[in-house]
Amino acid sequence: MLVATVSLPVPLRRGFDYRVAADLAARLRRGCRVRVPFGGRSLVGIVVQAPREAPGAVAELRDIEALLDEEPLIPAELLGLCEWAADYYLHPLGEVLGAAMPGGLRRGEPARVARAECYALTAAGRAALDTLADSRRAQRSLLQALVAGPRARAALDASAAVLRRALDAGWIEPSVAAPSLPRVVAPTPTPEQAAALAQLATDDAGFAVHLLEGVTGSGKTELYLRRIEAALASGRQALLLAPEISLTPQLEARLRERFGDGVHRYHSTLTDKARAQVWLAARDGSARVVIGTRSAVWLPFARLGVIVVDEEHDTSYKQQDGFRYSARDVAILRAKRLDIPVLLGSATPSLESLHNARSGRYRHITLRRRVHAAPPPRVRVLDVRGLPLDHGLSPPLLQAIERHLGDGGQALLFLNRRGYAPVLLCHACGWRAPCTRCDAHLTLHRGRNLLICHHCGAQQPPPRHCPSCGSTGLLAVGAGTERIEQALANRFAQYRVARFDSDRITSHAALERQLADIRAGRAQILVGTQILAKGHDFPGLSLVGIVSADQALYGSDFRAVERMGQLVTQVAGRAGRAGQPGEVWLQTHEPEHPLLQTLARHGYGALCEALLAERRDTGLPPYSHLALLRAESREPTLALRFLQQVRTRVPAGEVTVFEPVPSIMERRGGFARAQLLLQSASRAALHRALAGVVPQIEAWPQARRLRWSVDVDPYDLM
DNA sequence: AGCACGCCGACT
DNA sequence: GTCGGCGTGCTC
Repeated sequence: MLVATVSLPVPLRRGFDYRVAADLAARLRRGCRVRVPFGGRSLVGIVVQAPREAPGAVAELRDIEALLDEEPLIPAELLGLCEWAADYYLHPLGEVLGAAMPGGLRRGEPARVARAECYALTAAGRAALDTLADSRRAQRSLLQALVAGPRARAALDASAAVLRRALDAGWIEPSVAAPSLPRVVAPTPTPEQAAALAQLATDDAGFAVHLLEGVTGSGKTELYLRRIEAALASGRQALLLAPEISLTPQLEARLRERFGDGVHRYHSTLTDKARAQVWLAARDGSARVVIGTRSAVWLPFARLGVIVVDEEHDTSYKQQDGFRYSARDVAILRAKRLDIPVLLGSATPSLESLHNARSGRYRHITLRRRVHAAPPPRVRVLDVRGLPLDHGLSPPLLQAIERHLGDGGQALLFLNRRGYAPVLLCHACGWRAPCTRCDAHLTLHRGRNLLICHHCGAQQPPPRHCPSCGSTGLLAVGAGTERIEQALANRFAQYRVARFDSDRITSHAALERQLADIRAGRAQILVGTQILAKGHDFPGLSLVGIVSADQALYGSDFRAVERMGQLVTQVAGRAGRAGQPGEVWLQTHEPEHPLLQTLARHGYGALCEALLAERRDTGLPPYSHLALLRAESREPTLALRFLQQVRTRVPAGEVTVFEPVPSIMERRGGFARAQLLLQSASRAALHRALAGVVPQIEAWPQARRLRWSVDVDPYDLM
């Protein structure tokens, strides 16, 4: 009898064997999708072991219902990568494969490549461009995009409805060929770029990791493009990973002007159908360049020739729930398996990457010069102890803002906290509005007039009286972006304030509108969160204020200072215009803190030196490897007790197994959470320990009474 | 994760 | 007398 092994989208770390009819056996290859009966339902799985003669008694097996692909949908290379990742992250292969496929294909829809649609401008369309009202922005930009010639549907940034309307109006028509020729000639590299290119080219053949460290504006993107160009020239494809492409349209625009319509984007806000088309285009080789977020690292490229990871330090590369992989790390491993180069780019590389560069595992290339030669900003630590704070802003900072605005500059205030105030406090009795499901306070949002929990999303209208003592003296304590925005709007009434946070920026269009206001000088003050640290250029910006640098300094997370250094440096990199150095002010209650001083006086590189020394002394990554076993349950103490039992089963050896502890915020979303930390200088030993204990836990009946998960190389220990 | 099977409370 | 609560057990 013939038997094939199938991987299924269930949280079980093993494959399932099915009986195969003789006539099906030859067509059933590794990587094909099949429909199989499983328990009481029917599931789509991937064949991981082709049919073979079963050795012993196999009476209990069920039959495969249907073969869904004549050609394996998952190419051998991708399947191998998924198997590696399932093993490395101790995650069920079926769920890893699920992460590697867009929804439709995962559910068993046929892998049909839609006819590559192209559109061309008609004479009527050309005429319409002159007469069309400005308000019809979507139509205008569609027609504008076609002026130079026909374009592929995928390259047009137009919704189905917009396209339909233009077709109906007779402005555009389906066309046969789309040009995929570069529209822009590559600029001549600066001497520094040329030197970097020479360095990159020396080991053009085969696997190598290059860490490209360069401040904002130093021309990293041009090096990415050259590297991609080289891959395309040898008939290969290129993958560019970026943290959030909806927030950084410039990068995609640069790719497109250089590589034309062979550029595709892949990210989670595309529809399943659109994702499937890009996925299949990567697979058949017609997508020459893909720019994508985290999940794009799993695309089934036919001939991948290079991977670029932009902003390699960015935390969004690490998936924070379910299958907790790092797209940067998977990219490096994939490149190694394919024997192709990887380029990691950042103005503020992670300590891991710097460490690897230093130890010789990565080649380190540094770009020091800004192409448009604005000198680096000057950073000052502002001691706010004892100063009267106006909604979190000190008089010296307010004066600096006034000065810069008066000189025609723009000011940016950075604060990593949304909302109006993080705490609503009763001045009479000390009651503070709590979240009922988390160990946290509710954040007051004035705009929506709601108290919102930033950890579980719970919301409620703010009370008028204190629920505890009835007093009406409720105070908003602390400052978020809404409050800073309002304080600045009141104080500088003659200027306009633009707020950038996820409450205000809910769409690409909203972001573009506000960015346009800033660039055109219609708004002069920017207030916002992380969003402002991500690659936007503000040519008129002369002052950056970090509202508080303190949180990271007494944070309990070992990466907090590294992250602050990256954030401050990234935000600071936005300052400086027309040859004038920008100014960066850091408000703090701990002005003497050595790490803060190091950052302010000597910059990010020096901060990393200090942090690396600290990590070495404490044996933290990158000088050791970590894994976290997390557990959560509704019953308050169950998770912790469970992990205590797990601990006794971790095989001893070169691995330190800490006492399980309640998570920093123990109660979240109604669950009590706990974690067990494993640490080892040896990656192999850590993996052996996990591989020893995880299957045991899975087979454990009591493990079914709570939620548990493994996090290899955890990003934070929360 | 589903989805079954399996024993105890308020309803047509 | 039944519908259904979700505990626990299994899925080739």
